[in-house]
Amino acid sequence: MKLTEAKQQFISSWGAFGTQWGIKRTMAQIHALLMVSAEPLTQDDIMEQLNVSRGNVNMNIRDLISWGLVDRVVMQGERKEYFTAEKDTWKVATQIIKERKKRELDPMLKLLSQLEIIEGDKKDKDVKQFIDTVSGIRKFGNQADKMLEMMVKADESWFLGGLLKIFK
Amino acid sequence: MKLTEAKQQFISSWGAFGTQWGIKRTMAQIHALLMVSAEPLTQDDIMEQLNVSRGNVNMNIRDLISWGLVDRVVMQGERKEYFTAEKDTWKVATQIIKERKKRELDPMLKLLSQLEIIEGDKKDKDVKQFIDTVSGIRKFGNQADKMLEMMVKADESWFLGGLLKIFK
DNA sequence: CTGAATTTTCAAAATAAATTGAAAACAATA
DNA sequence: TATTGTTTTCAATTTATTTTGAAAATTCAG
Repeated sequence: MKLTEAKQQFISSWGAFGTQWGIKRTMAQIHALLMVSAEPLTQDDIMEQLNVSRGNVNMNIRDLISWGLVDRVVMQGERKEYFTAEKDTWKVATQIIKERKKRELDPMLKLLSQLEIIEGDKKDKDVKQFIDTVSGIRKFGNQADKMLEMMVKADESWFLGGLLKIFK
Repeated sequence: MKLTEAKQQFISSWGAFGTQWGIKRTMAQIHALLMVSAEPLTQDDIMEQLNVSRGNVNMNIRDLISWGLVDRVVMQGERKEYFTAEKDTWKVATQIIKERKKRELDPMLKLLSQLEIIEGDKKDKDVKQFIDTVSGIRKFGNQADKMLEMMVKADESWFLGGLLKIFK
């Protein structure tokens, strides 16, 4: 397979993969493009390579920056802004975990702990089922939260090498 | 807070949470409703409680069954079908992991390993960056795959109790 | 300050995704 | 087998999301 074709397929698949996880297709594609690009790109480069509008690129780039996955790069003597993506997969993954945890998991756990405090007879089977379900999810979520917290603080070699020992 | 209100809020939040992860709002809401319901429900019960159409309920119930999260229940002497959800959070979580792994992660890893085999000078910086990125993601993905594989085989007490020791 | 290059914004348009509802298929009963 | 209750299907519709593109704002050089 030729590089151009492989790039194309990678970008397109990464976009499709992203949508399955609630990430906008174009955002995922821009991210993919920057990850496989050796040099930083301008908005125009991205527009051209992905065939999307200027506004679209601009907004999604800003999102990617807010996710901590893309950085602005100043090229000496150049007027235009350049953009580059973090290439280290471990850093990318932990960054995504960190952000989704902050934006989604933490608020959800906060809500669940509030929902557990409900009026009514704890002997009533509907009340009991509600509390059991919600507290079960909350406990699991809290444990997952702790695990992810430690994961983002750990380093890659732990993940690649040490993890297997856990399961013996 | 009253049970009815809490249920309402749980279902609505679970639906919103789901959409952020690429799950249809109604599917997530049906799942939420069944998880907090002590008794199995019929399609009509669900239609009424969530204010959605028969077709919608039917399709999403089938999806939930295919995800292994909901079961048909035969109520003796009843003509209608009843549905119930797995209530054990650990089982729910591992089931979702198992399915998403099978449907999304595994095919992605398969694709990535194919994309690594590209023609061209490995000294070329674009070729090198492409291979490095793709193989970095693939290696990480494979490790995550292994970890999840073991997780779904482990049991809940391991997760709740034993996991912390890992990080010492 | 002026003007050209560049970035940002956002209402409108296009696209994609989810939902409806009625007809068809199916299942159980008599 | 005919009737009735129930489930399933899917084309049409509605709703939600994403994208566009042109105008406004910003930035920089002279």
